[in-house]
Amino acid sequence: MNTEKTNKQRGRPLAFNQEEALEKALKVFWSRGYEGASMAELTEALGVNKPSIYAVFGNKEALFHKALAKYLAGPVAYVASAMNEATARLVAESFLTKSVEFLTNQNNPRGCMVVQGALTCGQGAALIQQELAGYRKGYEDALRQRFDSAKSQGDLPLTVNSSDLAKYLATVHQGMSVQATSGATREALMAVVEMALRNWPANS
Amino acid sequence: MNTEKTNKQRGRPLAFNQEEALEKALKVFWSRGYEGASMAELTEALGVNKPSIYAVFGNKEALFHKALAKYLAGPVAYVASAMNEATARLVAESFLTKSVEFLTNQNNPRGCMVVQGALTCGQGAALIQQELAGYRKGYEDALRQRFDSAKSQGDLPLTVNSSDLAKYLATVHQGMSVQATSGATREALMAVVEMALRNWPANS
DNA sequence: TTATTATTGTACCATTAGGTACAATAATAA
DNA sequence: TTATTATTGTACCTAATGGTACAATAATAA
Repeated sequence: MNTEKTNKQRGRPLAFNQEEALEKALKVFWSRGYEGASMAELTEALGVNKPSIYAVFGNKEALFHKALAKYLAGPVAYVASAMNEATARLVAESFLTKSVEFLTNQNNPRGCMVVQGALTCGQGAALIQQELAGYRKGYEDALRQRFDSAKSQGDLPLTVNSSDLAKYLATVHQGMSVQATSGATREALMAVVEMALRNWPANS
Repeated sequence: MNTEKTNKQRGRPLAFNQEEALEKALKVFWSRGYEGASMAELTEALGVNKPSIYAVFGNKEALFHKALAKYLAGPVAYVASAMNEATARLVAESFLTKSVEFLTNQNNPRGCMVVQGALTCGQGAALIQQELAGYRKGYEDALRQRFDSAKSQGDLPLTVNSSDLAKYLATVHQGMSVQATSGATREALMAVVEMALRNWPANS
């Protein structure tokens, strides 16, 4: 395998673009889940034969991890950027609103890969299942921390439980992912967000 | 195959209890999903060899459907009973509260089988995926209808959009299922329910 | 040129998947 | 008893799974 990025390499050159191939693999894993995506379907989607995939990416699990990394660094960056909003309320609003836009983006598979990549699975995928659950916990924790600092900044009532609020928003996000996967429209989910945020804790 | 329920049958008697076997199969499908559950694991769990399973239940898909029917008729009956509460607000409260009790019941696999049975899957399970999505839509529709009649009874402001409210509650339910699957506690989810219902539309 | 390096496509491998043939067995009916 | 019926356990089947051996090929270095 060649990991250099220069275009003057020693042997026969790669006949495909790694990043494009990874993008295609991502969409297969995203829509089918880790176990639902077969190597046959992946090779078909990538337009690359199996030995080349294995030479470049390792194996199915490594391919999944590289696709997942691309997912987390790319489409899902909105989660991190939402944390930078000025107030806790704006953080929540940005998080949920951008979630809806993302979850119902027609150019992507429906739903969130971190939710549906391996919600249930056979024994063999237990580690991937745990890993994805860890990422879910990750953004919930990020929300909690953001709300903690919002409280110390007087931006959120001290009576509010940051963990509960973060879990509530993560729950709505994950529920909307399930909804999007089964075909809910952007408009319908925007109405859900509106309802979910209607009860924002008053600052008095 | 013998479908009679009398205990004076012609041939060799069944060596296992069908309902108990179905209960065990249900728990495997519930925790692993349709595709994640292998016939090997199912036979192991049931303590029954494959030819007997096939003779009595048909095939894997038929076994899943019979287990699903048992799930819908049994553990999940709380959904239907919630619709009978006196007011729309009580319906929502009962639906979400009983959901939490159910989703975190230590005697059951975590989460809701209708959510996680086949959220994503290979091509071969597409019909089961659609079927489960249909059941999700089913209880959302039931909530919507209940809210429609609540509006006509003056129990809910006419300005409320029943579809949006029903979808909001279904979304929270499905999100809590994901949370429960990844280990959220009953207490944490009860706090989520409390937040989710805090913004109930005022009747003025 | 020639040697070296690395990727390609074909054809294959072992394992597991869901599913079944069949003789043995255990019950009832005649 | 004997025949009939239906389930059992063993041992197997075919197809699909993830993964690979290997010769052919296409590039660079000497």
